[in-house]
Amino acid sequence: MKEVTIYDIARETGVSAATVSRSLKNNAAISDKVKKLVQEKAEEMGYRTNTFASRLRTKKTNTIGVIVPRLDSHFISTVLAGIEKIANDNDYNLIISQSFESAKKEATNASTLFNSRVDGLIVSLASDTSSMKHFKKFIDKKIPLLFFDRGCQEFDCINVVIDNEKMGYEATKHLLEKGCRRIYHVSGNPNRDVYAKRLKGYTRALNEFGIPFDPEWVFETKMTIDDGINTAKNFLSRESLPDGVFIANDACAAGCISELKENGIKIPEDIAIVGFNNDPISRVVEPKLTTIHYPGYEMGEMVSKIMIEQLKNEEKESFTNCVYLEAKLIERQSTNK
Amino acid sequence: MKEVTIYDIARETGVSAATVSRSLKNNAAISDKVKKLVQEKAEEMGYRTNTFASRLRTKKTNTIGVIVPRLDSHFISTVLAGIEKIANDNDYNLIISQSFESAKKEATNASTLFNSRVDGLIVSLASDTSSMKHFKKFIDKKIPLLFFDRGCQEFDCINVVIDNEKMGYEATKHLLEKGCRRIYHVSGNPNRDVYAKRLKGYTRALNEFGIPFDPEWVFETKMTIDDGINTAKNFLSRESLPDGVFIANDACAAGCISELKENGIKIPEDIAIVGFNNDPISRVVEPKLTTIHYPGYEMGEMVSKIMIEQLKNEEKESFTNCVYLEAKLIERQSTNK
DNA sequence: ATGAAAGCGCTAACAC
DNA sequence: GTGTTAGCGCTTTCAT
Repeated sequence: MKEVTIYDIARETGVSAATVSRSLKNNAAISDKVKKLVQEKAEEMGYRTNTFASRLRTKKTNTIGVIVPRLDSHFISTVLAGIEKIANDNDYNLIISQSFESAKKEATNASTLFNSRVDGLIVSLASDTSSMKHFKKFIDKKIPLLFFDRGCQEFDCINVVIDNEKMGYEATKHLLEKGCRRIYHVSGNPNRDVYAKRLKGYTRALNEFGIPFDPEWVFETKMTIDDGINTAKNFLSRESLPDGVFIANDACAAGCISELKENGIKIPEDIAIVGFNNDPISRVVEPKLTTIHYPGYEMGEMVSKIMIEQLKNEEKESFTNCVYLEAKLIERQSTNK
Repeated sequence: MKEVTIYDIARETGVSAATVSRSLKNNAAISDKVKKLVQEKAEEMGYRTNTFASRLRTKKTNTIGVIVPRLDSHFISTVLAGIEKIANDNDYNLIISQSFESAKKEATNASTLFNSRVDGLIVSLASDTSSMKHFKKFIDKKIPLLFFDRGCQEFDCINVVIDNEKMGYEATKHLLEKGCRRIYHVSGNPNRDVYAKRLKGYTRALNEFGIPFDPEWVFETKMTIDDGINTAKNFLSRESLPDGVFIANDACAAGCISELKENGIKIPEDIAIVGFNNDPISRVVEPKLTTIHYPGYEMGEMVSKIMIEQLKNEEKESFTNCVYLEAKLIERQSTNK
């Protein structure tokens, strides 16, 4: 099982190893004749580049590390699809790892990726991450660090996000315009600015309509389908029900709707609901869910593009800190009253 | 931005590079005193292994390649979550790429991964892959090749799957037992044995109940939500409707249910429906979807475990060709009549 | 228990 | 346009 090396090709073709190397890289200095000869021979002999030798030499790994909270989320996998597409088109490999929403696992993953010498790192933060010190070494070594969705303002690095404050505001305003006045908000860990900002937008919209913020109306959950079900139960256990709910993700909203309906609540007549993400689930719940379209695939492509751009620029350019992608409200039956 | 090497540590500690290397690998031959000294110095100097030098030397990449049809599918991302978990626990990296359901892209990805010298390759086939020749080189080089879900019988390699024929049979039999007699089947490309086998199970169940197979009752689609909607429209355009439908994935089933309901069809009274996968979507459609629980995460873990086992065994053991995981029918309202 | 030395396969500076 | 040469940083055999 001996591997073919450039020396083997050199021997067979009668040129030097350097010429073989250049030919395989399509170096302009080599004559077409030799190039063709070498390339054909390489093909014939079943040669494949030893990327380790090459990387040892050039000190470029052509690898981008990715840390996401979890892989089994529609949103995340859509973003990853976009990242992978662009990375692949540019001959970059991805090493993908999941933090399982744990800051500790995130730190371990960051170390592992640091030690694998990824050329760059793309992160969406775990829900309970508070200290960013596990990313410090990337900054120190000037390894491009990029956040998407759940970002980080601590370092001078790019965040690719949507305007969560604005979308939280729009979601809530939409409910207000539909006549809702007692609007609950179901969200995730407020450590994550995505949730903090959606909450801020929610509060701003309420204030604009003269409704004071009531912390009793805000529910912090882990945003799963089951959390949606449990939150609905929580609603039902209270003295009075809301007439509208803004839920910061569609899966959770779907669970909530399902449980409310089982208890005889009519959606949207009794309670109107707005979700977030435009997950496929939002199109099949009954009634179909009004939601915020989150451009996941485009976000992935954008993240990947910016990363590769940074990787190509030897000198680190100064980028604006936040890149905003356009999100928009999609009105469906769950608020049609 | 110079990297610290073992030579730097050797210089600082006054031992040789070889001793440093051994110490960092916890080699038993080195005295605890020296080991401790070296390890502390390494930490202090911010040393990190140069995996490329190491891999160049040892010819092990500690990397497993993965090719999946797409990343943005609940099922796939669940399996990947399982694969990543086990791989990570065993210090293996993953290079994940998507074929976008195209045999051509799959072949390109396979080549890329081959050239990156992955230690092993895990694949779930694209829907239109027919020739397996792009995997031949892995076989030739005795690089462990493993398929999951959408497998391949062409080579002597392991497939981690569920018993699709059986589950297709059970799904259909469930409908028959509920009194359905005119049962349609919506499926994917029959080139993929998952779909071929579900169809086979469907046919067997029908036969058992004395119902002849009618090709008019079988619909080949790409299995998306929109395909579900279109297939429902197709049903409605025909002279008579089915009284039961077995749909080979939940997203497609959800789309189908949604469209049927919009046209006044009652589920399950008029048409009972069984899906496949136990996707979260199956719990929030109305009525909740009877489906086949597909153990995605466990499948991922199993795939990863077997791969790592093969990687550890120097001599290739003979494995049974197919590893079956237990799937089971989950009865919900969509067949409750 | 530790060190010396060779070499994994490639690239790039330099020479011609 | 092509060859020579010197490493990249690590592991490992052999020697002591």
